[in-house]
Amino acid sequence: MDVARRAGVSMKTVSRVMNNEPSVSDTTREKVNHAALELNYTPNRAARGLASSKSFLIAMLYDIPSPGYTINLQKGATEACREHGYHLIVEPLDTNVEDVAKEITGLITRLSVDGIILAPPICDNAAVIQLLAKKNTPYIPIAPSANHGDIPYVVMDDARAAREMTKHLIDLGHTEIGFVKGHPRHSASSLRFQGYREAMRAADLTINPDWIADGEFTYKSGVEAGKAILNAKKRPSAIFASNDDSAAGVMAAAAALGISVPTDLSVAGFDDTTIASSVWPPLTTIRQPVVDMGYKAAKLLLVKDDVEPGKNIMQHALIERGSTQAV
Amino acid sequence: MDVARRAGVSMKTVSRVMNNEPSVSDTTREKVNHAALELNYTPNRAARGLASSKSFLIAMLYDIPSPGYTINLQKGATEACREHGYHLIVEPLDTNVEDVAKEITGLITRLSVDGIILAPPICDNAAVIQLLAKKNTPYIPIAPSANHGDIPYVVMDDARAAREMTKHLIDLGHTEIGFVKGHPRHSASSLRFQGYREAMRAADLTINPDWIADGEFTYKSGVEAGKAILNAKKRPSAIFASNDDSAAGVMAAAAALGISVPTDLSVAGFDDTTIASSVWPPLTTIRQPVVDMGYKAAKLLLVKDDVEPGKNIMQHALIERGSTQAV
DNA sequence: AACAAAAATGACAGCGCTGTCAATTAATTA
DNA sequence: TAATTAATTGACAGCGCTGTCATTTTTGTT
Repeated sequence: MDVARRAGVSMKTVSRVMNNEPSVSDTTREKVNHAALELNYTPNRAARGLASSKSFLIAMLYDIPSPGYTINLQKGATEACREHGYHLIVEPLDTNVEDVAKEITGLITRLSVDGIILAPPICDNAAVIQLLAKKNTPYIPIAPSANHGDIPYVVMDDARAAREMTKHLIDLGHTEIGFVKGHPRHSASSLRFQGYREAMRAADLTINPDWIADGEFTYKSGVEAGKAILNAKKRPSAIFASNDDSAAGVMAAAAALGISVPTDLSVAGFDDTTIASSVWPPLTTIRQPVVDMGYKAAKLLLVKDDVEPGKNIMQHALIERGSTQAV
Repeated sequence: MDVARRAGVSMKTVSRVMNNEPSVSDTTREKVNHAALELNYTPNRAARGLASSKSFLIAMLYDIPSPGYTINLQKGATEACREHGYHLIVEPLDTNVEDVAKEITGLITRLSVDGIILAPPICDNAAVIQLLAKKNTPYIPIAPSANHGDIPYVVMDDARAAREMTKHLIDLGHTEIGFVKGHPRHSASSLRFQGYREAMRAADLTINPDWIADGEFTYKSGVEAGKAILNAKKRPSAIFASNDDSAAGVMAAAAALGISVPTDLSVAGFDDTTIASSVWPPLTTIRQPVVDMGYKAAKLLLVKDDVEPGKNIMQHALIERGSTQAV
């Protein structure tokens, strides 16, 4: 053990310094750190793991639906891992397979990590929840709809974000604002619609039923909803869609009707997915705090002090781009 | 060691069976596997790693530009890892930071894995290549432009894919085909344009210069290119754009000009990114074999037999959707 | 049947660190 | 000043497996 010899202390003291244990004098701590730097010493993860029964790994389990979301979760989670000498393992799962429980059982059973982050929508999968309940590994679900008992979880406030976007349009001078709903079976849909209605009510603005259209979080449903709203007897000056794909569809419908965005119509989306900055003009939207959510989820696994059960709400951002303007 | 006792063999024989070593009789192998199954035995990764100086981990280093691409690389890589009892660690890097070499040096130096997959465009970053040249860890770059010496790499054939898409449009009866170029500083751009020209030449079709427009792989540049081409004296019956974003922009330009897709104009893209199936009608496009590339890269690291230097070409697919039709 | 070669199995040291407890040193209290 | 308590350091067994080499068993050849 070169570092111990170089610093003139025992191997155990080197271990204490490397693990930031308190019971080391400042003098000794400096000697060890200096020796470690000189020798480019990095503790051996396998040895640490074998001796301490820790893997120094956190796993992220995710399904495929939204690559941008998942990548940003990874970004936040790896950031937290780096602060603690941990690494993030990824495990893509396919819940569209017929025998999903069988596929997942082996994988989760063999998974030997110190914690698990469950991305949506995997976090609502009954088979996964059941397997994890039997496994002695702490996990953190992200934006779950399902009930996870006392387990802490990470989420954003959809209703509040929708309120803020609607208020933003109102502050731009819009009083006639349409809304494209989300997929009827996703919990975020009703929250976002609720936020829109609350903001309209708070501003004493009436909602024209001709300007509320059903949607399914898809571009195609956005095109249809946009056409329905823009072909009503009277047109709104702004449309707020429940996500970016359907907002892009509304923009396409407007273009097809010779309506200029944002000159004749302001369009706002939700999520800040890739399409929000791909289309032209780029979408004003709500950015989900995905990186923060990934970071927080990992932190909840890595820092065991002061962890309270229940929701950890991450702060979204309103991203103003070229698809909205004042009237 | 319960498994050894249960099977009536030594611990070393259990190890041989678990590692699929050849020098075990079939009878003994069965006894051990049976005992392992009964006891739900999983070898301890830390112990294996400490004793064998392997980590049973592969790292994927990636930058952020294309989430869908990265997620699909991960899917393929984790598939290969699972076949070999390995796990995939992810390490997002930010090469837009000023002192990128400094940020990366510590991370790569401390990275203790059995192999590294380098996603584009990180695989062309000089600082990263330099650091890895000094590190005794095998790595596989994916779709590199930079020269990596004798190191095997994984790639697709852009020119051939573009030839096939152009031929597909020709087989649909299109003889007047426009083309939107890619970003002038990306190596794929010239290859895709080359493929288009080769297919046109092979079919003895002339290329109208009014139907070749510059692009930058963006939706916005696609809108502009689409307008330029569709406002020419004579219109083509199909436009092939160098990627899906610019193809979506061409579609928006067509809609604004009252041109119906695919009835009046067929539009084809390249990449099969998320936007290809988000827009309406969904894009006919070339699907990059990204999952296969991730799988192959990991396999090249995990299976040491028969690895030849040089390129491993993965087979793309032509994905026919609603944006093209016969004339 | 005897011998040689190949295949299969087992013994054991040790990989690099941590948990546990003992020993030593320093600080506090009476 | 002596006794007690707290802080610091070190000794050491052992975590669960693999590499190396010795031993045993099986197979092939003469």
